[in-house]
Amino acid sequence: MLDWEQLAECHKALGDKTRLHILSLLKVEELCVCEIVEVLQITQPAVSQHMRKLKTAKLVRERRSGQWVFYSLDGSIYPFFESIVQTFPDVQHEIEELKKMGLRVLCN
Amino acid sequence: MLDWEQLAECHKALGDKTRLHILSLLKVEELCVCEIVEVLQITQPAVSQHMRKLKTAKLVRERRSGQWVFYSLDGSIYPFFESIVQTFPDVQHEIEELKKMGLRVLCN
DNA sequence: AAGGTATATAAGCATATGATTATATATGAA
DNA sequence: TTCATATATAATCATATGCTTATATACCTT
Repeated sequence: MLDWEQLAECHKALGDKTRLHILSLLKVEELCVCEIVEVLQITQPAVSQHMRKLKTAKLVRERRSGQWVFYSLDGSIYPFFESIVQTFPDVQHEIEELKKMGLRVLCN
Repeated sequence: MLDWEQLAECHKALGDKTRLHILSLLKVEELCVCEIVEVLQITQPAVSQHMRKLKTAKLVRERRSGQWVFYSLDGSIYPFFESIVQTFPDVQHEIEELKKMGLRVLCN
């Protein structure tokens, strides 16, 4: 079951604008670190550190593919996560932008 | 509508064990500051500061009654708040304890 | 094996957070 | 008004957070 420690950690992970932005992006689709860097315009280590927090909080899962690490939404242990995610702003257009600039990483 | 700033603030407020505990208590019933102090065994200013954060994040509302200020759950602007609250541990027994010790403030 | 790209970790720094003690403010009672 | 109780705010401090730059690790290609 969920204890306070876990619950607090989950919400701490959600308590940052940058991470909310990242989760909003992952709501659209799975992305790798370098793509997130491109959208957010912050440094790669900053993104990696955010991803670690999200992963520790079990809000995302990772999948390695070649040199890339792709992250996607998880949060399955939090019954409420789904409804929180639904309230995130739509950022589809930011990913479209990536595609237009030819910066999407397309591989499996 | 909810913007990232608000969303992050709400989750920041939820990202602390002590505040989760307070919200769990308020889920049972409306309480005043001194009652919360009694249950949590932290100083009164600490509780007051937590209440301010929760109020700023619009997760609780306050009601003054005489020298007491009673807080109760709100969160109505967050459609997901209800489902989060449902996952909080049950702390009814802690309030029962207060009553046994004659420390409930009973007034309207 | 050597070089290139993607990601992670380490170290450093400025700011935020959560607690405490001390003090101010607000309400009620004598 | 004076005193007691409840709450809020201020000042302080230790620790946490989020970012940066520098460096290490992992994987792919040649």
